[in-house]
Amino acid sequence: MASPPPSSRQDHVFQAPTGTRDFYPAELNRLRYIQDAWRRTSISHGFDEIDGPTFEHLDLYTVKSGEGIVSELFSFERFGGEKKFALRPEFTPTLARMYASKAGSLPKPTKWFWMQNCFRAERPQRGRLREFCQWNCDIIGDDSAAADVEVLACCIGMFQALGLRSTDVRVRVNDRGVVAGILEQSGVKAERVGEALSLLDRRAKIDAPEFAKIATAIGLDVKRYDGALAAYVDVAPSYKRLRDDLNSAGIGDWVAWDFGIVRGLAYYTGMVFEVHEASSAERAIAGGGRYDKLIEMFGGPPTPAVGFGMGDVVLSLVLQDKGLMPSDDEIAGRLGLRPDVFVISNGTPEADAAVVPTLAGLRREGLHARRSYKSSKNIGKLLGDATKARARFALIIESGTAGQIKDLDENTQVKIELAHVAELLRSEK
RNA sequence: GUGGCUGUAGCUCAGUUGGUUAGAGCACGAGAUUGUGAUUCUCGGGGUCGCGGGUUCGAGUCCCGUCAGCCACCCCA
Repeated sequence: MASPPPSSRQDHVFQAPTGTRDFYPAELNRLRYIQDAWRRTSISHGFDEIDGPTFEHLDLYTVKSGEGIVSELFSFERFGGEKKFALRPEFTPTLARMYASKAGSLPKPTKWFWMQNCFRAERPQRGRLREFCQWNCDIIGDDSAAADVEVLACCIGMFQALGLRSTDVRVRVNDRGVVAGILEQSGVKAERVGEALSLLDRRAKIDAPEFAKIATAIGLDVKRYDGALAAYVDVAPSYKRLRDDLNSAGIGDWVAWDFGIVRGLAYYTGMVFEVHEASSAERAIAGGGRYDKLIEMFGGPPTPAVGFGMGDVVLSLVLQDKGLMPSDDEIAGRLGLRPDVFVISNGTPEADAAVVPTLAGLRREGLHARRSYKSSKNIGKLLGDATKARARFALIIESGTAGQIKDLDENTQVKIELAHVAELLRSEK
């Protein structure tokens, strides 16, 4: 049964749902600023943008993550329908599905990126919301270490584009295959390696006695494991190879090997990485790795893949922490949102009448033209409006045919025929 | 799912042991000052004090509940 409206009077205050955000112009521009860096970086690194549905069949998500995931999803069914759906909590299942269904005709490697919103039914807290924007970059069909490095290079290239330096964030890399090998040398049977990896992932969070207790139960000799790691770091071929490749890509000083990085997900098979603010000030900025079995899990041919995901929420916090989020004016400028011209009248009847046709003419020329909606004839106040609109020029109309064009950045002003304004402005763009 | 803190105008806040019609600054709008991004001045719109109960002659203020926000735990694809 549908419930009745709250009241016939308008006494109900509508609020945005928990964990969602309203983006007013300034906030949306800040998101666009980040998305702009994501998109530019992806494209310059050779990735093609893709997109899929905002919601999928529920079982697409339970295939990979199990039934336990359902409580973290926004799921629903159509009225009278039988199928269950869920808003996407991530993009990887959709990507795997999309790749699997056209695998035969796609090039190897296929390099795709994606940046849209995701939904997770979690309790919001710092750095985590119920709706957020995520950026994914994936290389599918290439099992080489070079592909791993290419993905890392794209991620790091984005940080550079936003003004972050190698001292601001730490990219910590590990290899699950290496760790699994050492675990087996340290007494863990092959079928319990997954459990052991999960334990290692939690190592920093639980206290030493509890860690030791679980380790013993799994058969892990912690002393041997730690010793083997220490010995391994200096000689590991995968480590050296990665180091060399990162150095030749010019990003060697961004990355550090860290055996503690395992990632909670079961499906990672090789290289894994996480990015944190250098002093661990926020939660993880990004994470990713190699997932060579996932495509076949979604019905495709056996296909190696490597990629990462990054959300806008933590990244924004880190940029703010570091003072790297530009001012609203600067962002508007970089996004190309500054009006080319702000049209005002000097208050005479002929000039007033010329405002609308002048605006229309400038817009027909493809220019970004704005006006004041104030009723004041005070030129100072109208110029104040032009400044607030961040306009590049102000056009003060003085008659039906002429006026003054003022460069608001340089504070210079010249007379001009209205017929020549568009030409001048185009030459200044 | 569990716990802590906080809710007064769009924003930042004031509001006396509970006592008239809830205030200020900023922002927004109108106007004055003979037409240049400033300053100053005048005026204005905007709140059922998050919401709902309770105590009281009387609640923004005290009590209970609830909702929301923030933060932490769980989890983190």
